Amino acid sequence: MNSTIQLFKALSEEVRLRIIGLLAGGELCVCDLMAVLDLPQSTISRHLSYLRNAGWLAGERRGVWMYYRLAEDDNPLRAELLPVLQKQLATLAECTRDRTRLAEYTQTKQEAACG
Amino acid sequence: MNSTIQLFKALSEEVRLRIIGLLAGGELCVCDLMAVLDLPQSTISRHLSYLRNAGWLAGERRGVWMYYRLAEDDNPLRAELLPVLQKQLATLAECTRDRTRLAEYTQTKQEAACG
DNA sequence: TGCCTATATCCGCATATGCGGATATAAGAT
DNA sequence: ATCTTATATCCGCATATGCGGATATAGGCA
Repeated sequence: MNSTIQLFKALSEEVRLRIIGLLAGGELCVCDLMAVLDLPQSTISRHLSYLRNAGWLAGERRGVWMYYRLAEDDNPLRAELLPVLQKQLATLAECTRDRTRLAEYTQTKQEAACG
Repeated sequence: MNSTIQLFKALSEEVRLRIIGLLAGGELCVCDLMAVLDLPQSTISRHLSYLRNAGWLAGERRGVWMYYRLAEDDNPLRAELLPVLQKQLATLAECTRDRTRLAEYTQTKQEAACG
């Protein structure tokens, strides 16, 4: 019961939904998320930690850079929720805006950033 | 965005999940829920109110009795979430126990109660 | 109208959760 | 070892959320 609650609780917050919406397009680095979401590093990290602990994300360190992606389908509930969720997020204005910003950011990304 | 959050937030609590699990089997009265869940009336009513406001339930008064059922499929996200949710709730021990209790309660229901 | 029953809502309390700046930790270079 | 950069975690604060008893509201009957 509790893991079910945690899965839904993770989805009960705007920043976390926007993070999932962005990662639905593929793996990203914390610095990417910071730039696109325009939020402080600590806020981003807190939410990433929450999503990872709830089972939604997997993280991987490459040097000083930390990448996150949607977790593998090892949880039946999450596997079924994800397509439903992605479909919904695709309709939300905030997520649409985020994707546009990500595309722009990727084009103009500074040499100093990851990648 | 906010209605999406509210839909998920409604599912982020045990009593509310258990209520949905019970109502998945068909309409019930508040007194039924009180008996099966073994919780005070105010607790039940609070959660029913929350679920109704989030769009999950519809209520109907018949005399002094208040019946609740799962809301009609007028929300695309909820319509897609519901089968996923029901499938998951069917696997949870707490919900299985609730259904057994409901069956027993229905058999032994007092004349004084609704119905 | 008064009384009774069912139930929604209020209220005080305790705990949970979100924020962001500060700091700890990890990685890499010199 | 020291310094720099990236990021996880801590911490104090403000707000949200859950609890259940008390009370307000709704419905029915005499």
